[in-house]
Amino acid sequence: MAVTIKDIAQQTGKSITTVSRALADYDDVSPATKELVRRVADELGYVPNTVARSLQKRRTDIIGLILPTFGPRFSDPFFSEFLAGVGNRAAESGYDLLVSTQAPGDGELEAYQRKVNGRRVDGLIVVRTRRNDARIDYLRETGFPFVAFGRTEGVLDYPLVDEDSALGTRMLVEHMAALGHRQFAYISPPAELMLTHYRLQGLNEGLADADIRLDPSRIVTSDLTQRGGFRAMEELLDRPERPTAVIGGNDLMAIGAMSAAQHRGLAVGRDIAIAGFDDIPMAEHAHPPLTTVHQPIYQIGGMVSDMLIKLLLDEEIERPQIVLQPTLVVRRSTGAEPTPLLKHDSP
Amino acid sequence: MAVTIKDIAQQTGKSITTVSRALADYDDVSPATKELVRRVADELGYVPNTVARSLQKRRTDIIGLILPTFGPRFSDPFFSEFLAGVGNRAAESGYDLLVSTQAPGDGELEAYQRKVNGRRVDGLIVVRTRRNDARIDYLRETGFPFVAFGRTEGVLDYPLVDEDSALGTRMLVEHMAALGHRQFAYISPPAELMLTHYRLQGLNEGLADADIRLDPSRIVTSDLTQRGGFRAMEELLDRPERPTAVIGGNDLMAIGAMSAAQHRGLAVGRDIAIAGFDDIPMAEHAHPPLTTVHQPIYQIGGMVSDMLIKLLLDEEIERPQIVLQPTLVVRRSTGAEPTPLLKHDSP
DNA sequence: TTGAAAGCGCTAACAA
DNA sequence: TTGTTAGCGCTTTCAA
Repeated sequence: MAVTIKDIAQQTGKSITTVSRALADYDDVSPATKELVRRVADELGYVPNTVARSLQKRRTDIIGLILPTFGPRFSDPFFSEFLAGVGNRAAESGYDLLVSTQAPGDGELEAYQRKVNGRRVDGLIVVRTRRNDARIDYLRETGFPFVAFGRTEGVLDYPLVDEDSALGTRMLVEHMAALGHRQFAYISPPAELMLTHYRLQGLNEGLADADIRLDPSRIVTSDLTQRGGFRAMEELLDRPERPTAVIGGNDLMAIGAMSAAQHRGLAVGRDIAIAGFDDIPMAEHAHPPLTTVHQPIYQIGGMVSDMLIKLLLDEEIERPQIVLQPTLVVRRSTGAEPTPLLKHDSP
Repeated sequence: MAVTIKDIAQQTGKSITTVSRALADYDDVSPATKELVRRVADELGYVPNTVARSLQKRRTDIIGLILPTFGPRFSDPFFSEFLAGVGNRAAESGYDLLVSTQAPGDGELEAYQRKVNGRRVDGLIVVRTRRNDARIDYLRETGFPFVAFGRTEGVLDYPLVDEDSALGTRMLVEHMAALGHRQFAYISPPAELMLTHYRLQGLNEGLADADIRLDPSRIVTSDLTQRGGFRAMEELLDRPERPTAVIGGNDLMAIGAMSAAQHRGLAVGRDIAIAGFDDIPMAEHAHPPLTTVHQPIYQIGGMVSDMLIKLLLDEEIERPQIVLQPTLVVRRSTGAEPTPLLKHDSP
């Protein structure tokens, strides 16, 4: 069916070894032979079998990314942006991207093992790091190349990119406190995530700086989805004492929270201030536009991809642990004067 | 390094053949041997090398998708949704998804050849079909398994899913005409795309039904991006006679058009009506929410994925050519009473 | 019920 | 400069 190196060998009367080396442009093949081989290869429409090559070279030129989905969360806009950054950067270096999904919990580690031991990919990108992350422990133990988006607890001796969530959340609190708010509430991501830890830390620091006390019951945990944010907000609004400033642990939850508030007839930005985190594309187009903390998601994907490829090529990584400074983006949802429209990094 | 079938053979004292068959649960291996082999495999943490298996089986269990990107358009929300549908459905059947990007034009066909002849994937999904689509011609010639999202001109003898763009656009025109609009404008996608053809056809049919004449200069072609929509709208508004009803060939362009109108101080939904096509998640959250034609993007991805997998497994495909009926979603951007909030198919 | 042997398409040590 | 040989890890005839 498909043309193999063997066909070229027969056509040219050379051995398959010579053909292989001619195509790979080795020095020890005569120019005449190279010419001949290349011409015939072209004529026959030869394309190397990547699987055979991979088996021999122990290299697939594929990088893998396993999305820790709960249900069909593949389409989380955050990950879309991230994937875009990873994929485009990988493509530039001739790498393909293998994407799969696997819910955390049982079977997750096996999924990683299959990728690693199955040699399906050359390296992995780990996202949504957890405080104690078995995936990272496993990869570190086996020495398999990987780069993480996010820190973990313990020793950070592996390559990673992260943003300074604590700082970002602190900025949000500062911003809202400066607008006169004292009654805060926080919709927190799941506790096991490392980003939850940092965002909570930033929240507490910010509140302490502004000398504000936050009742622990005003911290509601949800699941990073719009729907989750909606429910969490309903819960907060059901209570006798309403908060005036609500921070969502990410934009999706904040947008859900806005809906819930609007359902109760509250005008977001006037009756209540709501802010998010991430600055997904939807944040700018939300109704009202959402005050949030901007992360250059697309760029982060590119950086992670870049580091992993460097790792695979045994190139030096200048800064193996990068923590980025976020920026505050003020929009209508907190009722303040919006940040002048900046050209951010959207691709 | 990694545990191979050979290690298990040595440990158990069996031959590699027997081990292979025991693991594959062949009938002609004694229960005792199977037990032994499986136990040892478990103990050693054996994971089959997928590359070696692929080489032998001529099957990778990977389906491929090449995004026809112009620049870093990977993060197009439309494709995010679509990818999500494809990826999740594939994962359910044990397939991984290989995503890469390749701009149309030179090198595009080579990219397909590399995937096909390189046997990197078992099948391909083709998106953004063009009127004369060399990718589809190529795949059809070679007999390589593929499913397309979108029709092409000529014989439709290959498996595909598409939505009825003509009908969708006709519904938009009807809707806006019913609101009293006579001065239409259309921001069209690039001419080579098949969807452009159908949407234009629907536009003309709709206008004819309403007895409205559209000056050809009122049809501006753009590139499916928000920015492109913005520019196209500026161009339309620069002219002495302004349209009162503008249809964007997709939501992103429509959202860009809304910005442009708002920059000129127009209140979208009151001073001018604007509608889009696709119903990406952002449409609902746009400001004002965008009237559009709903396509179940996520589901379509799933259907395409499903058909391809059936093809790979030699299973019957009941309906190899599916054209879906779209629905109109009325929101504020056309100034009418919004469609009551329906639960759509968002994942 | 088991094992020996061949081979998937390619690369790489070694010899000629 | 070229060819012979072995082997990557696995599956699958075929024979025992």
